[in-house]
Amino acid sequence: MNGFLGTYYVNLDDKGRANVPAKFRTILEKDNNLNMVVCVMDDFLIVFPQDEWKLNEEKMNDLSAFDTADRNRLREFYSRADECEMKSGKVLVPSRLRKMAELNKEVVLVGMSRTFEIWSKDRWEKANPEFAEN
Amino acid sequence: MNGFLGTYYVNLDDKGRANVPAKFRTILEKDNNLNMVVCVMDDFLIVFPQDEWKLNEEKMNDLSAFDTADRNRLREFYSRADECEMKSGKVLVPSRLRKMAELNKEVVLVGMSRTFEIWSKDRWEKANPEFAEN
DNA sequence: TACGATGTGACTAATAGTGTCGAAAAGTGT
DNA sequence: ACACTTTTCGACACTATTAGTCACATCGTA
Repeated sequence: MNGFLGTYYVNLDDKGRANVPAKFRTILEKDNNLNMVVCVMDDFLIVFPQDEWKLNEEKMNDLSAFDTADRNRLREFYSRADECEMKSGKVLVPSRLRKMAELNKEVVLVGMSRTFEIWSKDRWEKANPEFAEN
Repeated sequence: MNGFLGTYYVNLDDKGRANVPAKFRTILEKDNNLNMVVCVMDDFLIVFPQDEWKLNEEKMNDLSAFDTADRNRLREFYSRADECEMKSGKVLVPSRLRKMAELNKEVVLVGMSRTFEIWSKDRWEKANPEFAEN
């Protein structure tokens, strides 16, 4: 298994849920890794499957919760994150993150091996014109 | 379980209570950890669930009660703290702390993994413009 | 005791999130 | 090209959560 690969155009449903492409779903289900952490990054969202998120979190352990600078870095990390879960083959993108990444109906899922990203179609095609389906 | 994550805009009710978001509530209820210690830190409040507070308190034991500098740090910490409890899904923010952190009606709860913070909306958005909802 | 200020519980309407299903679209094998 | 399977899409009804309000309880003080 090669992790998350490829680019998928999907539509959010009326409640902001994205249908997870079958290949992504298989990867998540394989390890019973249905929980994810979604995090705003620049212009798009990064989705960490639970296990992968834990790895990142461990790297933060050196930071002190009582040092202002460290605390700011921790906050930057945690405040932009939120949990979500794949249910009935779909993930609900938390509404605040949806707004921050300016996701409307049309979004793009981009595989990044151990994580995947969620872009608004507009931003994706602006950044990657070669994908634009005329 | 990933601890407190994400950013929630909530309004204090007429008596200064904040509705605890369902995800935070679940974490607190899981360990029957409905008691908390709230502490003024810089510009905002930090909420320690009881268990987490105990851990921090142990760390403070290293400081000497007979060293003036240590004593000052301890005093700074304890004097700005107060207890509170989640009741009917809400926490009453102690009024003295509310004033110190300049909380009005609109506040922001920010997950920090093992603790969470309470900010006034104004200060939060001043410090983190990217969160400003247009 | 009576009063004001503060804290608590209960309720309701509005909003947000969830499960299910069938039709449409995409992909597969012959 | 055709029939068949899998996947995606969108809609709808249903459940959970949230915001806000009101009535009542408690506490300290005069």
